[in-house]
Amino acid sequence: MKPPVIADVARVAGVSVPTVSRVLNGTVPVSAERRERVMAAVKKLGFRPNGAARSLASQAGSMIAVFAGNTTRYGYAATIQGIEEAARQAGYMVVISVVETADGATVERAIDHALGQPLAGAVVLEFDPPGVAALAQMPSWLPAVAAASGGSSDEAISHAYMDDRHAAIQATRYLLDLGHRTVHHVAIPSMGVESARMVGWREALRDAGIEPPPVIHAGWDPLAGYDAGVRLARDDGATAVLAGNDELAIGVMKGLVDSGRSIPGDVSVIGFDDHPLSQLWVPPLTTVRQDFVGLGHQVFGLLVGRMEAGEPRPSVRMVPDLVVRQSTGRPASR
Amino acid sequence: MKPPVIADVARVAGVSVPTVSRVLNGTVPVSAERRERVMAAVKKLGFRPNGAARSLASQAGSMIAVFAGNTTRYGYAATIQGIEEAARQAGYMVVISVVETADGATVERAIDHALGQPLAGAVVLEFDPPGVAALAQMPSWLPAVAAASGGSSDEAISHAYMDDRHAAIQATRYLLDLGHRTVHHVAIPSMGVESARMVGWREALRDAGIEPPPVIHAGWDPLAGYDAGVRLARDDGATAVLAGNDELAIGVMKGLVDSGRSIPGDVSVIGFDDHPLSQLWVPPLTTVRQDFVGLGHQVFGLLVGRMEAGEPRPSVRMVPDLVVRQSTGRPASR
DNA sequence: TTGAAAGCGCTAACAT
DNA sequence: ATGTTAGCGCTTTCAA
Repeated sequence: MKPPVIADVARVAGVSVPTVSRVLNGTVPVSAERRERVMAAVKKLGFRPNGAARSLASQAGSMIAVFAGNTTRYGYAATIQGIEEAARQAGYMVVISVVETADGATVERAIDHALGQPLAGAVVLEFDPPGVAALAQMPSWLPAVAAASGGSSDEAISHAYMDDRHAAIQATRYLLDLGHRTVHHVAIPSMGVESARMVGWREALRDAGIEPPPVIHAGWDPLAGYDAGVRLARDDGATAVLAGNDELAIGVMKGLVDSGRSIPGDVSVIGFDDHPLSQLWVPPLTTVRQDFVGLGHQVFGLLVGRMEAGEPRPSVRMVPDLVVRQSTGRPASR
Repeated sequence: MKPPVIADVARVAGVSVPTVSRVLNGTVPVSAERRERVMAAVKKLGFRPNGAARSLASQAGSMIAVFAGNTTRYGYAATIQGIEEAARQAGYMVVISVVETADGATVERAIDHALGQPLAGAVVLEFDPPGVAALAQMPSWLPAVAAASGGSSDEAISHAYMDDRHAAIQATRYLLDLGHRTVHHVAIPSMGVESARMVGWREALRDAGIEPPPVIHAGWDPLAGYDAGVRLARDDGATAVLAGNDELAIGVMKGLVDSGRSIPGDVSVIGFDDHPLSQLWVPPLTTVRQDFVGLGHQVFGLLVGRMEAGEPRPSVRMVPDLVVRQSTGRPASR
């Protein structure tokens, strides 16, 4: 059986179609008596307005598209959760648009597809190259904002961002202050340019008059961190490591431990994100906590502003903080 | 500036509106020459069809709603990823509908909201009480399927499911065969009835003539697992634990270790899911691997069948397998 | 093969 | 406060 339409409700309630619409939307006053009748008819028929028709007639979208390179990794998933929560509360639905690579055709296909829906706006997760590419190709007529880590590639679009550069500086300095001679960096895949985490790490080292050791590039997979840990274990001078994220840090620690190094006895490790499992690790991981859910809320707020005002809002900066646990300590004196 | 509409394309190409539609949809043959003109106009104007209008006119949805109690936990996120991949390939967009509680009003709000969109179908993640409730309230006219763990509450709807009961039996037997006198169970929140994981665990124990010890109920949070681990450490007879999932297992192990027990020396622990970090734990966690992404693919396949045929398809059973790593061993002889 | 005409279900502008 | 009249942008008859 087919879902009832507004005309059915009007007939059952004995009123005109627009009256039903008015009751449903509450924009224009309707007499209490008719409102009752309409409500009763709606309930009786189990009527739900057709979103497509509504969007078409009102020229207003009811959905927010989220463009993301990934949906399952911790930072991504948590940010999307934040966006979804805020959107739901504001009455929008979230459609997920995964952009697998930064390849032009892939990005265009994803955008094309999403724009086919009645969108009110879009938020792009500018955490990786696909995100950057998607942002670059967003049509100008669609209200869009970005959630970023460490700054945005497109200053014309307002964004909420984690100040990862700042956080990396803090973390690196913390390690240096503990007495470590230098700090190694195991990097997450870069966004085309260098990640803010890497930039901050290098800056802190240079400020301290230390020439940064070569970066160890890893993928997103924790196992890549493991390999990095094994490599690091061969270098006696490596007593401190700043990993690009917690998954990598956990892999690094495991690689180090399997190679006979102890943590934090021989090597100190700091991660990024404060993954839910980080505190349960042995030893509990010192990390830079990032409030991704909050980032999601913030970026949605930006989008609402953009949709209503039409004007780009100033960007929002979020400051991650260092959570000191037991994976860091003074270097062994030799 | 506003996006161009189909009439603009028709004007530029010098053809009628329906002709443009025909070229775009490729349903009816159009002369090569006109097709060229239309394509050129589309490209020139950067035209993209309006999905709302399309859905309204064709009476066909272009989106798949995914109802889930959660989006960030491993099993959920991975299943959603699988659904999204399959849906994208088939030309559908995925809208996420988070159902926070099983409370009637919450579920109804979520469904109402989602049904406002031009949906082609829905898949509900029947992993928890909100999922069960959502499934129960789905309107019959919407093609719907379910992804479940251990069986479905609604046999009228086709579902893809992980045979968790079977897997729990395997895991429990494995522990028993190792020589453990009994196996304790730290449970994830139940779906109203008991989880299949719990049922299987109990069944295996009874089959072996062992009266199941009291279940330790934990939440979803790994920290709840920690508390369970601490409690278990006080019981000298507890030498083997089957945890409801890997996050809980990791918490349990940490609680056990912090209470002075060694793993697998004093206590063996098995988890569920094969979380990406499980293999990196110290010791690497023995667990029941679940192919959630595959589950997502399967359940989407079911939905396609349901949308096309209208007939419910037979359900799909997926068999998780036990991955033996180093968190399990023979009990210490005393 | 193509165009003209008629909706899809709803909201908005215009009357009353 | 309410009904009548027009569309929103597209697909789908129906003729030609």
